[in-house]
Amino acid sequence: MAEKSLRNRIIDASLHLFEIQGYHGVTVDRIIEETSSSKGGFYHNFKSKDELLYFIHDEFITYALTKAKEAYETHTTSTERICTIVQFFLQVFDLYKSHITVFYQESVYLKPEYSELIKKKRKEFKQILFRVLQEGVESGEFRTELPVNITTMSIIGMINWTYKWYRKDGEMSINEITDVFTDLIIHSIVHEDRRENEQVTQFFIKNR
Amino acid sequence: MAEKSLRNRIIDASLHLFEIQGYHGVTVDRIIEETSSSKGGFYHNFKSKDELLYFIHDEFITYALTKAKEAYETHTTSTERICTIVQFFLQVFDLYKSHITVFYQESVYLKPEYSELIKKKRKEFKQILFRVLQEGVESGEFRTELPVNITTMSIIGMINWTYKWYRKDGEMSINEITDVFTDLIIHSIVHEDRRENEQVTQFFIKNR
DNA sequence: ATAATAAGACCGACCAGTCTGTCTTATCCA
DNA sequence: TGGATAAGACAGACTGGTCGGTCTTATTAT
Repeated sequence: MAEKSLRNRIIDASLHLFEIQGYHGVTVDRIIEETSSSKGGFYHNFKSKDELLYFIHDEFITYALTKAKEAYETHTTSTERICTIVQFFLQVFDLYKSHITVFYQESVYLKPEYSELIKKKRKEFKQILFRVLQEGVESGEFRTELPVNITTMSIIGMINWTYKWYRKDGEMSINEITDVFTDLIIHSIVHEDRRENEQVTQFFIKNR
Repeated sequence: MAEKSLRNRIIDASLHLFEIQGYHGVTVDRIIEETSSSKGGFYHNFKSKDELLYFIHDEFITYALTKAKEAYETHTTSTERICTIVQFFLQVFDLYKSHITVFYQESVYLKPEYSELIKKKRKEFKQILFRVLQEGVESGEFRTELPVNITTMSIIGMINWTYKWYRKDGEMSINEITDVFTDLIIHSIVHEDRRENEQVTQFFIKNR
């Protein structure tokens, strides 16, 4: 097996350290120590510590955005789409928890140039979710009395907050969490008479 | 009107600055400049910058905890209790948004001694919410198929996340948000046949 | 008088980023 | 084939600035 490049080792170590101690709680020297490398090695691979932070942000949001688009395109009903996005996003916690934590905790420290780039992609992501809900309301799948913007944010909130408490080795598996969250969301937004539990459940089991 | 003490002016300014730029993005000199005071004044009122951060954390969590206990004690059904807590917590955003932002963004930078103290109160708070849901399930008000721990976190998540997007001068008022969130939560956890919409709505209007 | 604050010089630690140099690998030419 | 050269990847000492915190002196209000 090919050894990991220093660049990747730096990213992995930073992710881990930033997650626990925060961007400003971790010095470049600490990262170097962790990767058994040197200042030279670090600055050979990254223009600055800020650029490293940006890279981590971008890697995650780019991935999330791609997956959300994919989920939108490969499904037809709003219920399926929302379920797929929720499902995907929670599954990602097992792979990208550090990225996500850094993303939501440290983005204030992004330099303005970087910040702009990230903001754009974030907005795009939110738009997709918003659109799914909007279309669901219009098609009659979802309860019409719900203001779409607030509902969107409530869903984003409950999912995103997971990074604050989820532990890979905790008592709740990501699959359990996914099932419960999906159930809660379905109950809160889908019309009662449109809620075909069997079907939704089936949909999930076969997609896991 | 009595002038604000320097201590309070420092807290207000820090809150505002920390919220926008993060704890490490704000220097003590910047706080002094903002409050038209001095190093002497600052260190007369606070042992250190860390202590100031702790104070902000404590002020908020103490308030939240008190209110949650109060909500628990002054109501009898789980539905009323959960609604009151949700309602209260969202209303607090108008008053304590900066506290909340600092609380959720900067707690990693608390010194260990301080961190322990805060953690205790946070845990207590979570326990109250957990207990309300647990009792609601036991009494048959809430859907029994829901695992209480995950549901608790989903509610905490959708509420807490609000600090990321809510703007006092935005298009959605905190009252609208409260109504929608309550509606979503009621639909997601309360048994369909137990859901007396009229009653819940009434309960809200009279309490606002 | 005493406490609260202002003013601001100064210290020392810390830390991002630089600079010079070394070692390895790839390329090219005779 | 082998010697010369260039390029990339890293090592590590060093620098320059920043920032939290101290200290001293002066001022104001109760």
